[in-house]
Amino acid sequence: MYALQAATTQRAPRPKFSNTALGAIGTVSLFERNNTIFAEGDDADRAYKVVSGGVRLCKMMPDGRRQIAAFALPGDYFGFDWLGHHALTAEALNDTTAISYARNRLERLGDEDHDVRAELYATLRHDLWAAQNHLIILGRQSARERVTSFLVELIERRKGDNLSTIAVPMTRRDMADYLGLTVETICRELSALKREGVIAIPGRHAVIVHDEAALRRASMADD
Amino acid sequence: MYALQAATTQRAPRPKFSNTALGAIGTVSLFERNNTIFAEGDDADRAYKVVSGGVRLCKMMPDGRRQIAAFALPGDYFGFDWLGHHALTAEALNDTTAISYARNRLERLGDEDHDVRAELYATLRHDLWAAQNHLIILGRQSARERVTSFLVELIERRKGDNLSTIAVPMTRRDMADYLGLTVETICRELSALKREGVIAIPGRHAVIVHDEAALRRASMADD
DNA sequence: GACGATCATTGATCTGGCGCAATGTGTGCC
DNA sequence: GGCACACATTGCGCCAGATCAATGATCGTC
Repeated sequence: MYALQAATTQRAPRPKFSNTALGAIGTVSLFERNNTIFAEGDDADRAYKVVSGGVRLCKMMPDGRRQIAAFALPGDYFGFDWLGHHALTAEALNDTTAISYARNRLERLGDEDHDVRAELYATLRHDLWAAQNHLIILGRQSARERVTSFLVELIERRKGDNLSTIAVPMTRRDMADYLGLTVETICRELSALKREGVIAIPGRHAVIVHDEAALRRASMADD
Repeated sequence: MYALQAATTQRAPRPKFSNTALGAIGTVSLFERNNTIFAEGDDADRAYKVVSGGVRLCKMMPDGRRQIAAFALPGDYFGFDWLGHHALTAEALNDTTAISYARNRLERLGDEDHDVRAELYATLRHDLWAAQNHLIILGRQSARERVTSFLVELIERRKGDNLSTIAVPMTRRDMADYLGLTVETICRELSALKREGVIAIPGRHAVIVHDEAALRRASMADD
């Protein structure tokens, strides 16, 4: 209790389904930019894995306010949080390819195959972990902290390459609705980070990180 | 898309473990008010079910800011989000009795017993559902909406009895840290609701609901 | 390759909720 | 049963971020 040493931030690994077991039952689907893949309340008969592109998972309020719960990027699974009906709406950020799995076949496979079961469980656990991290951002962080947290998240979700240029497949509005801010505040914070030399913004859908340490410091990611 | 009819709010039922299978492996534990049951980062060797009292599940930032992810009330399970280590800190709201289950025994049981497995899965799914609902509150709702949403949540989690008096086992600070507000704002909103005749406040740990319809209207719970 | 539309950026002003401070109110403990 | 302490409430000024408004950049498309 005395030594509040930096608790090793437990990072939940993104689950990887065994290709062997699941590969056979998936079918490829294509979605155009801004198309709805499924809506909140829809019968949850399919789940998906992003191959290319990206997906926003969100909830809408009757008056149009929107909260994005997560972004699914290549390699990520979504739509597995079934309970008969989807709890979130899924929309393509841009033209997106995904593999879709029929729910009944997934469930059957889960009953038979211990590995598949473990990975379904891991997917759910990862989503819960992500949502809990999101709660502290929305509930207790400043605009600066939110934006830098988000950029750090993009850095860490970036696959393989170690380039300082990170892809930003979503719009400013999407970022705002993910972080509980407005579009204007997102712009102002990004501009401020640019002015301070922490990042550069070569275009709408990319950010170059010049000072990752400063970014992480500003994000207070080290809880 | 035209008819934005009120999407039937999908309510995730709180899971009930089959008493037969789990009853045998649980042991009773007692925790005093404000005692830590487990801390974020602790080895997740046990999970719990609240019998009486209540528990807050929270994350802390190094500077002391706190976000409560959930409250576990009698009948609720917590500490099942394992991945080797607990992602949240669990503290007793007041003197609390809980049944605790050893992780290795739970896992073994889950492998053997289909019903137990389904219920472990349902617990995780319920927690994810709750976290996603929490996100829209923290990201997009006003103080008034947050406080009324919280009271509606307490109404709906209240077991059995249909009394208009609802128990509030947590402090104003706990409410604030759950809703992403300050203690003062909680007080002000509760006072305003009292002034408007929607509720009465007979004591620190109770609220009498005079106009539940108005409360629900103010909470925008009907997304 | 110019038009229209959407998205992004910046400035000016406004405000909901915060921070601070002072005062009430239980509530547990000796 | 009275004292001390933690919790709750209310007032007041302030500020981070929202809102409103105008301009600039980018992109698809005919």
